[in-house]
Amino acid sequence: MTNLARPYEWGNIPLYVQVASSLRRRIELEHWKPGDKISTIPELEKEFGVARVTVRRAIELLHNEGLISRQQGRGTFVAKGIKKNRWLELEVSLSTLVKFIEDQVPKFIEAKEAPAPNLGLFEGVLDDDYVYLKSIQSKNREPFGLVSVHLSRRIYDLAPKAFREQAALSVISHLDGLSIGRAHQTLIIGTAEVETARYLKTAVHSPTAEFHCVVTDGDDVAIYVAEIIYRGDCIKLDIEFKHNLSMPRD
Amino acid sequence: MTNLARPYEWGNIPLYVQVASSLRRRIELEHWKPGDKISTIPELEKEFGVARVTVRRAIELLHNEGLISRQQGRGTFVAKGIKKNRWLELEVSLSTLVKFIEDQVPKFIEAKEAPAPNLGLFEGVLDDDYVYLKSIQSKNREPFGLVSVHLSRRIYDLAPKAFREQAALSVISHLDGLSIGRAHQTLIIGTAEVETARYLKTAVHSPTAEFHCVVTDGDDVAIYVAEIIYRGDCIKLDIEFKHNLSMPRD
DNA sequence: CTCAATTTGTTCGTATGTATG
DNA sequence: ACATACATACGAACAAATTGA
Repeated sequence: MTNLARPYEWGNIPLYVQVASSLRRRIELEHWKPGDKISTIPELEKEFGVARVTVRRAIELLHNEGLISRQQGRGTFVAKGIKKNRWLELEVSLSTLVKFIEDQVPKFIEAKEAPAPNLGLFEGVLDDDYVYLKSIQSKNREPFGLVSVHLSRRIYDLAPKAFREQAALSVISHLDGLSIGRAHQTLIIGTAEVETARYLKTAVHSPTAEFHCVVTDGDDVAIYVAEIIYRGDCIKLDIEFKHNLSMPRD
Repeated sequence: MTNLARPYEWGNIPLYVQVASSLRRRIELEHWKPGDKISTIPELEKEFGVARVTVRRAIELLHNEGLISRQQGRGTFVAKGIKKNRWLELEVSLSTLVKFIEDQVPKFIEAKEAPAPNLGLFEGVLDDDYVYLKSIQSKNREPFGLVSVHLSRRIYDLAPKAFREQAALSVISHLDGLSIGRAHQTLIIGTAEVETARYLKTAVHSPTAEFHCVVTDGDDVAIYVAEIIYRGDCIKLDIEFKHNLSMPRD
């Protein structure tokens, strides 16, 4: 009657990694705050239903990450100098999104092969030809986003140099005489593949936020089709509702 | 010069699980469509830089999930009858959110201990006393959301029976003479802990979407404070931007 | 100061899983 | 399918540091 998956029964992820994740999470969510003493090893043994060695390996992982400190005879404590995750506040209006993006300096990387741009229903029609741009967004030298953009070649040719130096959305917003039809974005949650994980300097399998963003011109032709993969641990979405709670009946 | 992490270098997840994830993803994103022949084992060996047995174990995982079929001498193919993930379209306006929630039948579970409700900045002030309600949201008998609600006891006492049978937000919206101040929601991405994973019938460590939702009354007192954890693989957020792309300069 | 309880650190033996060639 | 090497997990026992009675 253990609480945890038997080894490799549930997604085949090592037990001590699972335990470490649970503990890491409690620290990140401040269930245990810096300086706090966390549960003792025997307590964790019982709680997770695993052997002592397994708990110790989990704790060792967190120790190597600098999240905790250990003292024989006293206990295990949350480290004090841990830097809080500063969230990227993603805005829900497009102009603030552009503003947010303008602060970032994209580092362009060479793209191997361009997959065909993928449009959903009601997201416009494809243009004749696209330029494929791939870049990494960073903050404090820490990469947090992997961007793959399909940019209509018509648009690209209007300012090829700018598009190779700045974020495409930002350039588009500054182009004169370009009419924007609609802008639509969807978010799904995924996990980092090997290549993605390498670019974002995160673990394979760690959660990600994947944005699919489409901007069309006045004729409903998709001029900007982007896939942006953000590290899950630096994304926070704020939604302020209008006060219309009182009349959902009609 | 392998493409993959050496065993346990990167997050300590078994190689064949990593390979399987990559392949699963290609199928989910329709890089390989149902009926398609996927890369041969020698090709995958080379691409990921792993041994033959490792590739075969990855493929075996997917086979057990019913995602692929194998034929000796022909190749490996994406299974035809795979059911697509039907997304929960989460709306960004509150009344449609309530409408969405009203379709769901919550199954209440008994809560062990109530953690103190957690308010962020600008999310109002705490009421004197709260009732703690915990429930599971399901669709087609598949659980997808784990809800923990702190409900102001003042509000709860207005319709205790309803609050024990229906979703709290829905009940609130139908209460007469209750003025709503603000409603605010934030979304972060996390991973499923042991208990959460059990309720949502998903793997420990699988990605989740965690909503923190606060509704205040006219006096800025928080009457509804909820933590909702959704399975990551059934959440999709749609954001339609207003056409205001042209003037982010000022 | 000593003793006992608590808590982390270390080690052994064994069984099974993972990965290579 | 086989041989090899290493990683994961269990249970149990013992050692060392800290704390408070």
